[in-house]
Amino acid sequence: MLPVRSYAPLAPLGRRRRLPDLLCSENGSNQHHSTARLLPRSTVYALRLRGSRRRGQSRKTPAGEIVSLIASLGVETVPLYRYKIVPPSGFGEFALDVCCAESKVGRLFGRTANLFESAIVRLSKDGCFREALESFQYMKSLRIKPTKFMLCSILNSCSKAPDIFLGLQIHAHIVQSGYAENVFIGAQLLDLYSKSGAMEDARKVFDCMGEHDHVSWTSIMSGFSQNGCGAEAVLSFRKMLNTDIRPNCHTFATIISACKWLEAASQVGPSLHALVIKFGFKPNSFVISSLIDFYSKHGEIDQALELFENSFEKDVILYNSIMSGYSQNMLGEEALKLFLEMQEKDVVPTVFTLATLLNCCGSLALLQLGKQMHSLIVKFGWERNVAVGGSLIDMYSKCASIDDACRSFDFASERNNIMWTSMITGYAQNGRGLESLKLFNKFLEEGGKPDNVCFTTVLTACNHAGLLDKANCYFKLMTGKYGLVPELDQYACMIDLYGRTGHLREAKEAMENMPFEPNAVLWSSFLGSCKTYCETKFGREAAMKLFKIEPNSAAPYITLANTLAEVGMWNEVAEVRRMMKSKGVRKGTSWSWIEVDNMIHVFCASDKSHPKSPEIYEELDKVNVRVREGS
DNA sequence: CTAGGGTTAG
Repeated sequence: MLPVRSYAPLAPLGRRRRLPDLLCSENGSNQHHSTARLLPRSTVYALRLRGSRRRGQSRKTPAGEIVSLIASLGVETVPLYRYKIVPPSGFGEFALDVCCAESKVGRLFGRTANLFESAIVRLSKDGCFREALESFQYMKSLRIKPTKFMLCSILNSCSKAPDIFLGLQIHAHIVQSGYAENVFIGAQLLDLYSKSGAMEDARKVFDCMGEHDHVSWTSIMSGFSQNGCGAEAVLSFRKMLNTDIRPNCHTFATIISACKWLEAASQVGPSLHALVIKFGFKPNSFVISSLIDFYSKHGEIDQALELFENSFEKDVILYNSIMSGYSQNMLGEEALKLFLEMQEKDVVPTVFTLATLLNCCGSLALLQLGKQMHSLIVKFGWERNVAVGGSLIDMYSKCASIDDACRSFDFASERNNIMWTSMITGYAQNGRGLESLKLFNKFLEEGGKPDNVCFTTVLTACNHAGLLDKANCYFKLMTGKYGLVPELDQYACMIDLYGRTGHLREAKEAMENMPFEPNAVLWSSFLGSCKTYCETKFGREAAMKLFKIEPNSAAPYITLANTLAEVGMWNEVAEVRRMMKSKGVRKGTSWSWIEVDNMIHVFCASDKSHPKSPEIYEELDKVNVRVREGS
């Protein structure tokens, strides 16, 4: 069975160039037209074959059509005579057809493999990974031995399709045919394993490679980075610096983006930035963009902006990263302004641009603008893209337009983890906890593999609906069947839920037994639950922790005082008040307002530059005016 | 005689 049945539309063939005699010079006698000699006889034969069987009525080989076809292939067909056709983009299927035709004629020489190679390389370069893999399988069924270039390209398709099983088979084949030490193939294998999360195997491949070049170093670092192993990535980078191999732009882009996983990121990032400058090469937009990304993730949006402003050529990658930086730092409006600037400067947006903009629309709850972006996406023909689909769902559910989110979800032809998670989150955020859980179960039924973020959402949904038993089940499912290591977020969710449902002892135990140090948010939520259930003993402990973690916050004092007041322990309440006063903790660290003589005075207590705030405090102490927490 | 790695969404 031929893997490709129908032709991609072969038009436009452009203006038909008349080259009739080219095809006739099979003996190579026509010296005037060099192209003619470059066409292999078998290929011409294949083309003829193709022409003749195309339509029943036109038996007489539409030579003109074939000629224009060849002509439309352009200059790149020149090396055809060496069987080195890398046809122009979009001609993968056509090239494959030539191969199939040739193999049908019975010319199963070694060079047929070369023809297949070019077809497969083209298909994989054009992003037709599945087609490339099918062609490879077909070629194998003809018992044609793959070339090493083809293996390289097919491994690339394996990691992008993705088809890990075929990848494993090919790896076996590679070991058999002794290509295992080839650096190109090694880099692809590394990529395959690290993209499928098998870092141990990737590491083995790396260790087994005969020699390493800068690409294999970069690949292993990128693998570590993609799998969240920032420390290993940095370690590899240091090892690399000890060799003769010098890092280049790719290396820096990778290692800078690996920084986000590190505890000590805020120190490593700037020193890598310094190293980029020290190495003295002109950083390209990928390097700058990963730096922008780094700085904006650490809240240093000014640094990021400076990098952006100082860049000579602002391409779409730089725009994307600074816009995403703005969006992460709650500066959505700035991002939207930049989009206008982009359009003025004729910078063509990509799917990432639109995904980022949708994110801004979502966090600013700008439904109308979001819808405009949606129409733009339709116009560009990107509505089926998974990244855009995920952002659409997110935008609509943040704008409380859950039906639209649903529509986007249903419309998607392919759904990845993020789309499912977005939709599940969407339901949960819009108060539809049960539907959220229903969808999650459907996700599991369809064989989805939820990750930590997904489970956090599910547990949050359980939390809002007060479903402790369900949450327990899901938590077990997460650690058991799906083998995930719970993060602080998931523990926090469970502990919060235990607290809310009055299981304070379990909450306390969970906090003590989890492998993380409970943070202020966790203690505050626990303290809140203690207040609800009038649990003074635990409440006091929680408050004591909070006094240490957040010495300037008045909230724990007040909650503790309220808890004690609830059960009538007035002496203890007074003690808390005294403690608060002696430590100089003041109520209202955020915006507050007071009423004096029917006038409302608004001030920010923590804002020392505000001239009025100390005076207002003095005033407050004198007249004992009621203070209300502002927002 | 060709080939490989880098920015992004929950």
